[in-house]
Amino acid sequence: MGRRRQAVTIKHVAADAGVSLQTVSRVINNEPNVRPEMREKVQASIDRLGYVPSIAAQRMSGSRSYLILALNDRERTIADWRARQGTDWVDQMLLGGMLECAEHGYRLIFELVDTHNDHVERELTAAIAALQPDGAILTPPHSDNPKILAVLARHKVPFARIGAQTSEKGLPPGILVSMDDEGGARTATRHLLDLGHRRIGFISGPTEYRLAGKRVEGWRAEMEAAGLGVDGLLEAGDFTYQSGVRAARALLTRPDRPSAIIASNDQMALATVEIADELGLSIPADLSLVSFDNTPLVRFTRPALTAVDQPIADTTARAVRMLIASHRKPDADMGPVVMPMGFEIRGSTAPFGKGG
Amino acid sequence: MGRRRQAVTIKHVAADAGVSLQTVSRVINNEPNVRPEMREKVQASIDRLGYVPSIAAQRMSGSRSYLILALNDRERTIADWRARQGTDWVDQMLLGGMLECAEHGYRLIFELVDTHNDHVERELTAAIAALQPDGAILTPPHSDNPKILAVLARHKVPFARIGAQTSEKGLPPGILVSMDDEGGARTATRHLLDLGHRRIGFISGPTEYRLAGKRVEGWRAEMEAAGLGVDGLLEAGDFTYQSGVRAARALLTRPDRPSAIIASNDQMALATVEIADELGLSIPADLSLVSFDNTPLVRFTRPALTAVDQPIADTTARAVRMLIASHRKPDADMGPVVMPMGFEIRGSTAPFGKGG
DNA sequence: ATGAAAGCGCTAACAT
DNA sequence: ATGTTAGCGCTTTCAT
Repeated sequence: MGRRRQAVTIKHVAADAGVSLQTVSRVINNEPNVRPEMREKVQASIDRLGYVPSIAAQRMSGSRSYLILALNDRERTIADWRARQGTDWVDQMLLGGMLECAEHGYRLIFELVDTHNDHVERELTAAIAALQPDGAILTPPHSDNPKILAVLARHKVPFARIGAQTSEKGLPPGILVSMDDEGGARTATRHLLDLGHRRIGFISGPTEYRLAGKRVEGWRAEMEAAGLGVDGLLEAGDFTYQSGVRAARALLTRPDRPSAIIASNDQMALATVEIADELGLSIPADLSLVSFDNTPLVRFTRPALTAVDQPIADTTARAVRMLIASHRKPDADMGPVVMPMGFEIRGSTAPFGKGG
Repeated sequence: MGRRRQAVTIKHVAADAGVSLQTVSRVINNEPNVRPEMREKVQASIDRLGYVPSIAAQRMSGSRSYLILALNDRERTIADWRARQGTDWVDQMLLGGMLECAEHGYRLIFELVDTHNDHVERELTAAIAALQPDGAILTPPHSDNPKILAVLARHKVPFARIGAQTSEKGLPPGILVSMDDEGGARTATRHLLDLGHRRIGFISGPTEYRLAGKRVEGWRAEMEAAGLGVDGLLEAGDFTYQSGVRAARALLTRPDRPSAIIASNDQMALATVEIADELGLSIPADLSLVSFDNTPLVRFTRPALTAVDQPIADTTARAVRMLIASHRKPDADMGPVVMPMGFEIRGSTAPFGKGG
């Protein structure tokens, strides 16, 4: 091997430009107190020598590491990867997060952490000690995990919480970025109401995920606004296909079965497709169906599913941007940001009564 | 913010254990010349204080960075992400690569690099200077890009090339890890021969990807071994859906059309499904179809497609392992490794003559 | 087998 | 506006 040294260091640049290390450093970091002509001269040397600062050295000297940690749930992520069904969440996070990081000279480091595990703290502390990240992005369900928040706070790592619920007392709230789950559910419900549906069933997600509750609220609010009750129209799922099967069967075997169903995620929507098929109900003639998330899956059913679209990439990019900005101005207003959901109308929704 | 310092450093451990920094360092790095009892005492302090070395400091002092770069094609990767059809390649790389890295205390850093671009060298040099990675994993088509190989060689970054073709003269060959494209094609062909098919068409990939050629070779070899000709059975595609449409139409509108087709990737296989449908050919009754890659897509067609399965996760994990091992023993034999392909039989293949 | 000293590349703090 | 000094946490010499 032979120990690899930095090919071009700040010293080379300083010598080449005939200035001190400090001046070069100031130019690199866009700091004030450098005359424009100096700045240009130094920049010319940097360009000519192809100098790029070592982030290890930058970090060592007490500055930034230019590393941002993206924390995801280990168990679920690995399960998704192994299932090989197209892991939309991760892909979209990388798309939004990596590209935004790159634009600011940062890198996103994808890190898996166990939620339901005693050594979350140990794992996370190790990652922080090893990498010294400038920030962390938390995804559900980590966003609301007090242990994780506490570790980050203790190590003074700024964090952004995607889809987080509330501020934990005694802990800094972090940067809050959410997707508009309630709004998404409202849009879906209104779409179905506009199509003439009156009995609109809803399959909810697990209470562990706060966004699941928000989706229920949106649906309920819109139903009530339309003067409709929701009795017998809500079934609890837990985001798994199996739970969707159970919930869909419960809804669709009722004597007063709904003419439309909103499922809180794609897996449960696919389960609903299966049960509808099993019961001889045709989609969308006998049953309109709206899904949540809009992962790749829903485009490959026949008909393709109308779905609420989660703007994961945009949300992650926004979180990255705010994290980096907060580093510059720690006191800037980091009030909660809510990203609007999209809505893709496909073939699984149709006017009420046109078929069944 | 306030400059964040390492919470627990090697100094704390040394003080706690009552030894010198050096001894602690030796324990951390599993080096010789430490008495077992010393080692234990130090390890106890490490555990108690929860000490984890800073990779920035380790890197600064001329040791490893514990970072491995995974280089992927920017354009294609971003296009896949945006298309939102389930980016299997990236997911599987992360699954195999990240987990393997984690096991050895390394991290995988996912990096996008333009292939068709003048500043590949600049981009890559910058990444190397910034991160000082201990190794890099190249995926097609980067694996055969001489510019990239040259930059890595120049900076003495060891690299593993997935699915690479040949050693470039004057450049170190790197660690070669391939998937058995020829074997996969042979398996697929044999499967169809066993089902009684005699005219088996093949849609190839672009010559830029060397694996495309390998797949053609496997098919051709197996056909010839069965005493069958391949005239009029080979059509060139380029891995895009559109090229698959063209190729499939060319094959299926011949008077002596094949009773089975092998497509070199999933997109082209889906295109073949569409054309078969358009021509009123039922799958698998009138046409058997085998796909390559086994991305999520092929499970959502009706019928689901029989497919050759690329072991991307295993291959990446293997590359990581060899890269790390080579660091320990630079002279170890890094002969080419070929990972076997899988084969998933689904509903798109059936015995010849049972329907059409 | 252990320890002490020097230095990696960079920036914060302090001159000038 | 610029330069000098000290030190970040660790590993590599080089002693002992």
